[in-house]
Amino acid sequence: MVTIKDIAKLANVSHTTVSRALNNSPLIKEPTKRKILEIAAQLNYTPNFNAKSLVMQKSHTIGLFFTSISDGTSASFLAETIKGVNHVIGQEYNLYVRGIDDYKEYSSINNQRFDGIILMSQSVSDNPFIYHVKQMKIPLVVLNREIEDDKIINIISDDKVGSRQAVEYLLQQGHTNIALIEGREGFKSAQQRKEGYLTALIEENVSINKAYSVEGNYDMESGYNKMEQLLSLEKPPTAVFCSNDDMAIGAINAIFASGLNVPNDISVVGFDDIGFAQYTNPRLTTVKRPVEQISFMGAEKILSLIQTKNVSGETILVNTELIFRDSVRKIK
Amino acid sequence: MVTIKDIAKLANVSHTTVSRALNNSPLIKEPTKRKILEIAAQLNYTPNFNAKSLVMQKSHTIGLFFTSISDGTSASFLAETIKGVNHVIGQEYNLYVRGIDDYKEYSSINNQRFDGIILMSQSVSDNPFIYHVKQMKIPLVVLNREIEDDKIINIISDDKVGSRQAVEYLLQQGHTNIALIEGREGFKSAQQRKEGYLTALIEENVSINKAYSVEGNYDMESGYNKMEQLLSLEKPPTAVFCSNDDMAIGAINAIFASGLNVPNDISVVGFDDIGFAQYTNPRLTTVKRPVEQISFMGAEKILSLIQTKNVSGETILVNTELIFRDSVRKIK
DNA sequence: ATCAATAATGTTCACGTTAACATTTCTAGA
DNA sequence: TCTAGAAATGTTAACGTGAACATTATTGAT
Repeated sequence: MVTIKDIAKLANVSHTTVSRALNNSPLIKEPTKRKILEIAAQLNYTPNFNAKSLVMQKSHTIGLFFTSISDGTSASFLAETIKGVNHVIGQEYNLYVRGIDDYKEYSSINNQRFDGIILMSQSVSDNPFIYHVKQMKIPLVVLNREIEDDKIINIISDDKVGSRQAVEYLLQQGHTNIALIEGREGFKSAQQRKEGYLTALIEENVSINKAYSVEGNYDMESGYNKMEQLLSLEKPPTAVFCSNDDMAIGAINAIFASGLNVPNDISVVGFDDIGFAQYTNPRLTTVKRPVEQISFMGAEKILSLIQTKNVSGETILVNTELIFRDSVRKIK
Repeated sequence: MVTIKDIAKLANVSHTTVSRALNNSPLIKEPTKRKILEIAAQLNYTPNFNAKSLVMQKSHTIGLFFTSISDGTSASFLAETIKGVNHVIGQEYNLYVRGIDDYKEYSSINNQRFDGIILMSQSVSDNPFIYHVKQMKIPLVVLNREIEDDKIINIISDDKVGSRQAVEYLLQQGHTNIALIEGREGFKSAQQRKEGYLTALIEENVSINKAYSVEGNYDMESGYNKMEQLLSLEKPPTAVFCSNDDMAIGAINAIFASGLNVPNDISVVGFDDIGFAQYTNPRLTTVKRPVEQISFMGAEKILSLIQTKNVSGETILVNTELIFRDSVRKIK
């Protein structure tokens, strides 16, 4: 492997001069700089990031963490997030992707290894991780879940408002028997979406039927099973608000399997607006959550947090948007 | 940050002794070792991986590369792959995820930065990358696309056989006017699946209609558009084999949008068996490709390749499997 | 031409770790 | 008790880079 010392010898200068030239220091004369750059290119020199990191106390690594990679994180969610982050961080930084549940203890998560951490947080169970990262003084951005800590940069979509709008829309279409398939237990998003659902019902003075709230876990199968459960009720709902699109898809399947039709017999609304939502049958009415935008902003924030340490904590709300498609029918 | 020298001072030994103790060297007496380990735990010591990497000429990093993260790689494919790899590599290694198309030149991809590279290869356009990695002598495993180089470990599913079986099945069901929606141009998988399609037709002496082969690009939208094109033909096909599930879903939508039915009017078969395939309407008959298994095996291979350098190149074929669901109808 | 100021480059050290080699301490056999 | 040899630990250097400080070269005003 060629080092700056090799270049130094060939250029007849000291290795420090080479270092400065490569880092485009104004201290080095133009001709010298050119010569060094040329030799470096010729030798196919690439800097040793470990040495660089060691001396500069940086790791050139950004960690992207999820609550879990394999459990409760849908494929599209994972993919969108990675895309969003990747789009922002250049070659200067490497991206490290992991689930928190891969770790038994966090000692290996320190500021030697991570210049900054982006946490796509889904559950309160992430709090010990957040605490650790804070204690380690690693720049941190938390996405997707509201954190009660005004020193942390927090980028979230307002899921409560989003789901409230969705349920209000169902009410406007004449539905009053509206069920809710909840998200994974313990996930903040699940709780928020439920709150939005309840708020909408309360504001419109619609009585709340406890049997209409069932607990899913964000995957398609649970959507299917919980919908079956709702259908077996003495008085099944005429509309179902699902806490994410995956479960909505499962629910639609269950409805069709029981011989009923969407939206003629039962209306369905999802949450997320994943890519498939416009290709379901019928096309799924859902609340669009801008995951890629959130990740994008998170990545930008973490970079500025790393570069200039004086970015203060803030909570950024990104709007959701109700997308009208074909899975809801007006009744009465 | 606490270093081994801090521990050394407290333990009243040299830093080398600490280093050895932490690495569980047999040279150190048990009591000494215990004392050092205890102090280390107390101080919450974590090794500096940069220093370690620098002196040991290792990076503790495995690169997971895709042809492109954002283009032609479906969400589920990306997610499954990451899950598969993550499942194998422990905390010893960092996982970096990137698209090759993020790089303009490959100088930063060298054996200082990567102990090994897993390439989920989708296109011949990856070849310069493969060449570079080989030249850099970085241990390499190529997944998903066949490489004509018997020194490289290559794990692939036999897409040709898989798609041939799918088309044979359509033939058995009485279809003869079978269309093909091809995958992204330049992608080896697209080519292989087309070959399987053609082989099945040729073997059964079914004449090949050129208008029945249309070129998609693996996303749902292209499936929709290309299906529309097929439907506008004078004599539309009675069955469509789609080179992946995403396009099959698009195609199904286009068929319904035109007022026709799946499978009553037109049968559809996909490829991949993504999670959604059993929740489409009708449930999608498709060829299951074990992406997670391939990634899993790839990760295991790269680890043994890193640890013991004497693993020889080989090509591992993983079987596909035709999954029978409801999107195909027997005719005549 | 001289000198001071400044520009350009060089020397040496530091980062935290492992490894080669050096030294000290212990053990066992006489 | 002495001593050879092994066991345990210490000293020093090295990895490749950047930074503080030191030195030399250049410039410009007199």
